[in-house]
Amino acid sequence: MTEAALTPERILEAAEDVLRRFGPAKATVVDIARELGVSHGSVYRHFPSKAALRDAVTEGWLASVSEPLEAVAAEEGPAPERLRRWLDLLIESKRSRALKDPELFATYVQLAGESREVITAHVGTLTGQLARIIADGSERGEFGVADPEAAARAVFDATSRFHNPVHAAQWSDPAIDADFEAVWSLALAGLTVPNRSRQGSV
Amino acid sequence: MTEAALTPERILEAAEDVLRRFGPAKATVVDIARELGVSHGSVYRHFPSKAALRDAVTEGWLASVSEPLEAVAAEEGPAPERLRRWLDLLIESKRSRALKDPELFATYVQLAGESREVITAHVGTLTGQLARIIADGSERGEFGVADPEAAARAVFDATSRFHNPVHAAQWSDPAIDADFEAVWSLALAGLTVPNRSRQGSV
DNA sequence: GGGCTGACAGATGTTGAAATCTGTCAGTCA
DNA sequence: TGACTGACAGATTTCAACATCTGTCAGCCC
Repeated sequence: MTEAALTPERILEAAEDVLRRFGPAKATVVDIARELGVSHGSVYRHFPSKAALRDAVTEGWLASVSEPLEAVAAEEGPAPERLRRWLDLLIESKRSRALKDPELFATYVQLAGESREVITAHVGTLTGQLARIIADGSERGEFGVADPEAAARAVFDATSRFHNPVHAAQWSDPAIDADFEAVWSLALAGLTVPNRSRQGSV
Repeated sequence: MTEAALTPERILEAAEDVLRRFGPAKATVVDIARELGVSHGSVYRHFPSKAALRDAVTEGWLASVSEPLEAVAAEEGPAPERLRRWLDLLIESKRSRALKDPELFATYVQLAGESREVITAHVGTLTGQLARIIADGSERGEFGVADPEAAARAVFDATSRFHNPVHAAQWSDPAIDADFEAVWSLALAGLTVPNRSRQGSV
């Protein structure tokens, strides 16, 4: 059917396609193989299991979230503004995906939910970016934070209602923006507090 | 079978019992009626629908969460300590229920998930308690918060990873306590910041 | 010879007929 | 007379036979 060599990349593309069309419950390895015009046994030469293939798809999706954020984390300029832009982009990115194609979003959320390790790595990437912004802000004297890693985790957790897909059903609540502003105010004030050693202390 | 009069209270007790034994998926109105030794039609004289009965059970469960917290909210003494005790009690209350009897916890979480209005009221109760603690702290000069309602909602949202049941699967993560301390530090610092008008501003 | 096939075993999912459930109400009986 | 029953219609759930899927591997071509 197709003459190009069978590669992990082509399999991944086909897998995304089949997942998009059939959803995570119905998408089978046989479907993916059919899409590629090969037997399903061939898929298993490139991925050891269906779970590994799904993990790879999930990683690709999460990378499409974290890569644009990396650009914001790497920017120059005042840390508070960068932090706000980073959070806005994260939240807007999740929200627009959830609204634009709820089924596809649900598909990816389900996939991610089944690959806890992949999520852990993704959260690590995101909090790493946050930590860099916050550490930068501390060096610039804009934030008064002793432990940027802990503060990054705190900001990430504190804002989870607005970016964690388990809360997606509430993102259409009309109060959601006001609620975010309240959390943002609280977090910004908490980071900004001048010359006092906190953060990371028990 | 039983000679006492059939009251909403007795039906509620029986419903809790049946839910505990069979779970939300298997518990039927017929089971509840059998437990009471009456026909299932009789149950419908006291509750208009199965959903209403489930809502009533859910309300009882949520009240058993919010009532002990009310006591803490009403205490005298420094607001930061009271706030911390309130959060500790909320989190410990949820966590111990989830650990002690995960099936029953899952039952109630599912019931609650199906009565969004009941949840909204419960969250309103809780943020109301928080707002009183925070307003009190502001009057005492311990907090510098212009809008206690917004700050209460912010604290509630910021800590949701530690008390919202949708995150229950992560409560056994060994880092969860450290993560809470980080959020607590951030929030406390955000509330404590002296003489500056924030909170509620965009 | 090495990427690929296709048949296979055991696990998982589908399907539709039968059973059960929800909510109603005319009628019972205390 | 009014709390309660029990039979009923339509909706939902169960269950077991059947179909499909995952993962493997001996063997086939290119």
